[in-house]
Amino acid sequence: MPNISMKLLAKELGLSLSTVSKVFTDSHEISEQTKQKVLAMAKQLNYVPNPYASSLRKRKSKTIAVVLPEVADSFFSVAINGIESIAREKGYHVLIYLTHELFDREQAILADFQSGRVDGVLISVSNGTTNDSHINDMMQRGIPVVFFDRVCEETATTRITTNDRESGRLATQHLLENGCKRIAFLTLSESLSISRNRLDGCRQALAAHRLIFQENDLVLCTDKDADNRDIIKRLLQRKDRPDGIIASVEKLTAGVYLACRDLKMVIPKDVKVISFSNQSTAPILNPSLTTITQPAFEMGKAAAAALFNNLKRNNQQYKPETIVVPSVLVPRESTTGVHQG
Amino acid sequence: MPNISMKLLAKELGLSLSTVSKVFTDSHEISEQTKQKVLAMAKQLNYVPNPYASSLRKRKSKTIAVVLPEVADSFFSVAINGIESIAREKGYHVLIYLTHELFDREQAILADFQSGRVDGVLISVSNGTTNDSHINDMMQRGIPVVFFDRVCEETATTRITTNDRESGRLATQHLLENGCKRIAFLTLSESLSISRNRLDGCRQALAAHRLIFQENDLVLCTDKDADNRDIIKRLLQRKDRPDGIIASVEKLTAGVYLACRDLKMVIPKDVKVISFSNQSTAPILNPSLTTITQPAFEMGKAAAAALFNNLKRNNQQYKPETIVVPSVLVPRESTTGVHQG
DNA sequence: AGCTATTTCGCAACCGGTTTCGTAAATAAA
DNA sequence: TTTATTTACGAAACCGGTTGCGAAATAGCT
Repeated sequence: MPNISMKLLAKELGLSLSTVSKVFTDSHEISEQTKQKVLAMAKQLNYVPNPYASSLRKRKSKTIAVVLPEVADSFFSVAINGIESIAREKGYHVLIYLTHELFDREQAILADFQSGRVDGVLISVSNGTTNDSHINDMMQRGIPVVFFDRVCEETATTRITTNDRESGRLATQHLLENGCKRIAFLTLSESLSISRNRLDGCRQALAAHRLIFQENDLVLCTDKDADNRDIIKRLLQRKDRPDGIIASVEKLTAGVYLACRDLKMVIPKDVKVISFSNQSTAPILNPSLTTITQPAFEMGKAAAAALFNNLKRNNQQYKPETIVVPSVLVPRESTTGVHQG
Repeated sequence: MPNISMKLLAKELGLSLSTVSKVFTDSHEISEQTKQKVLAMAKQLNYVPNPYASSLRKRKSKTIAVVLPEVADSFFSVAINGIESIAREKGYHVLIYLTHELFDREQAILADFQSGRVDGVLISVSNGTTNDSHINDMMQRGIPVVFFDRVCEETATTRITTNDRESGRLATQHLLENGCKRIAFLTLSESLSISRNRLDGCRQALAAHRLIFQENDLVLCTDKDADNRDIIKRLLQRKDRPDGIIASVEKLTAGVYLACRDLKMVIPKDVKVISFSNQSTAPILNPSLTTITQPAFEMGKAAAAALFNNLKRNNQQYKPETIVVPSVLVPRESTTGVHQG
C-alpha cells in the first residue's frame, strides 16, 4: 500500500486537490464546514503531508542544522537539549552534524547546505577553523548562521557566547584570593575564541594584581587524555611550578587530578584547581571541584531563538550582535579547601 | 539570485535537463565525455542538487531519525557519535528528537514519520513507553526501526543492547566477592527493559550465593537529584542498611556519594558502590568509582549499521534479532578499596 | 429583478529533480 | 549495401504538495 497522498484524500472526499491543500494551509478561501470535513477524514486516514513536497514548492525546509565539533563534551549534550526544545516549539526539525574538529569536514558539511536542505545553521566552529568564508557563503545564499560558544568574531552575524573573558578573570582572581602566587592555564587550542578570551581574562586579572603571566605557564594540551596527564605532571614537577591551575576545558580536569595523584600532591594544599566544566560530578570529586559552569541549556535556547529571529526577517543583513549568557563560578574544595553541602 | 538549479546548469551547457540529471545518477546512458563536461561545470558553478526534489521523486530521504529520551546522559552523547560516524559514511543525514521520557511525545514524533521524512528510525524508548503500537505502525509503513539500549523486547525488529542481565550479575557478584552481605539496587524505572534486566541479573547472582533479594532493597529513585540524595540517605540509615549499592543508572551516582558524605559514611569501608556509568570522571572521584561501562560508541555504530542493513533489504519483515555488545566492569576503589593507576 | 461584491472551490502551472520511452546517429552484423 | 544493434541524448510524465487565477455560487444592495 502506497502511503496515502493528498490526492487520495481529495478523491476520497470528492474534493479537488487544491481545496484539500488549502485546508492544510488554513486558507481563508475554504469554508469552515469543508475544513472540518477534510480534517476529520485526514485524521481518520492517518494522513500526514509529505514534508519534502512542501519544502520543494515553498523553498523552506522547516529544518535547521546544528554543527558541532563533537558531543562527547557535556556542554554540547546539554546545549542540544536547549536547541531541540525551542526548535520543537517552532515546529522545526534538527539535523545534527559533527566536525570532529576538522576544518575540511566543517566546510564539506556547510557546502552541502547550499542545496537548501536547511533553513538555518547553528554552529560551534571546529578547533581547526581558520577562516570564515564557508560561513559567509551560507549567509550570502540567504541561509542565516548563528554561532554559539565557539564563535568567529570577525563574522557579521549573531553570536551566543558566555562571558569567557570575564570568567577567565574571575577564575584567576578566585585563585589569587585563595592564596595562589603562580597560575598555570591549560588549554587545547590557541586559536579558538573561547580559549583566547579565557586566557585574556586570566592575564587581565594577573595584571590587576601587578603580576604578569609567564608564557611557559600557558600549557597546550592535546585531545589524548594519557598525554595530558604526562604534560601536567611535567608542569607540576617544574621547580617554578604553579600553585594554581585553570583547566580551560572540561576534559582537562581528569588529567590534573590524576597527575596530582601520581605525584602525591594534594589538592588544594599543594595546588589549587579550577575548571571550566559542566560535569555533574564536580561536587563528588575528591576534593570537590571548583568550576566555572557554562549555562549550556540557556545558550542552546538562546542560539536557537536568535536563529529563528534571523529566519523571520529574511533579509541577508544580520546584525553582528553578541549575546552573552553569563557563566557562574561555583567555589568548592579544590580551591577553597572548605567543604560545603 | 536564486540558487542555481539543474535546469540552469543544463541551459548553461546546452544540454537537456534529463541528460544532466543522468550524469548525477551516473547513468550508463551518458558518454564519459559529457559526464566530465557536466561535472566540471557543476563544480565551477558550485552546484548542489536539491535533496528534497530528489527525495520526492525517489521516495527516499537519505535521512534517519534518532529518537532519544534526552542527551544529558553521557551514554547517549557518545552513542550519537557512533551513529553519526556511520551515517556519514553511508551518506545519510541524522535528525534528532528528544522525548524527555514522555510517551505521548514519543508517539507524536513517530507519527510525523508517517510522512516519509525519514527512511529509518533508531530509538531508545522513553521511560513511560508502555506499548509498541507506534513502533509497529512505522514498520508496517515500510520504515525500519532499530532499538538500541532501551528496547521493547516484544517488538519484532533488531535490538542493540549491552549484556544488561549479565552485567547486573557481575556487578552483584563483584560486591559479594568484596565482602558485601546485603545489596541495594537503585533504579529509576521498574518498567524499562534495561533496569529490569540488570535487576534480574542481580537477583540471579544473589540466588547463586544462596541469598535472596529483599524487596525493600530495590530503591526506586526519581529524576530529581535532591530527592534521590534524601532517598539514599534514608536507605543508609535503616537498621538493616545495605553494605553494597548498585546504581543502575549513571545519574544516581552523585546521590550515593553525597548521601554518604552527609552521613559521614566512608566508601568503601561502610558501604561499597558500583555504578552503571560512562562518566569519564569515574577514576577521579573519591574514592574512584567502580563502574560497569557500556560501550556507547560501539552500540551507536552497531545500531546504525543494523538499521542500514534493514534499509537495504526493504522487505517489511525484520528478524527480531538481538545484538549484544558487552559492557565491561572496571573495578576501582569504591568497591575494592584498592588504589590503581 | 438586476447588478455588483463576496465566498468557495477547481484548474493548471509550478517547485527541482528522476525516470520511462522514443529517436537519431553510430556501429556491428549479415 | 542493407538490416539489426547499440550508443547518446531529449521530450514528457511524474513525485506530492502549493498557489495564482478564473468561475460558479451565494450574498448584498438599489
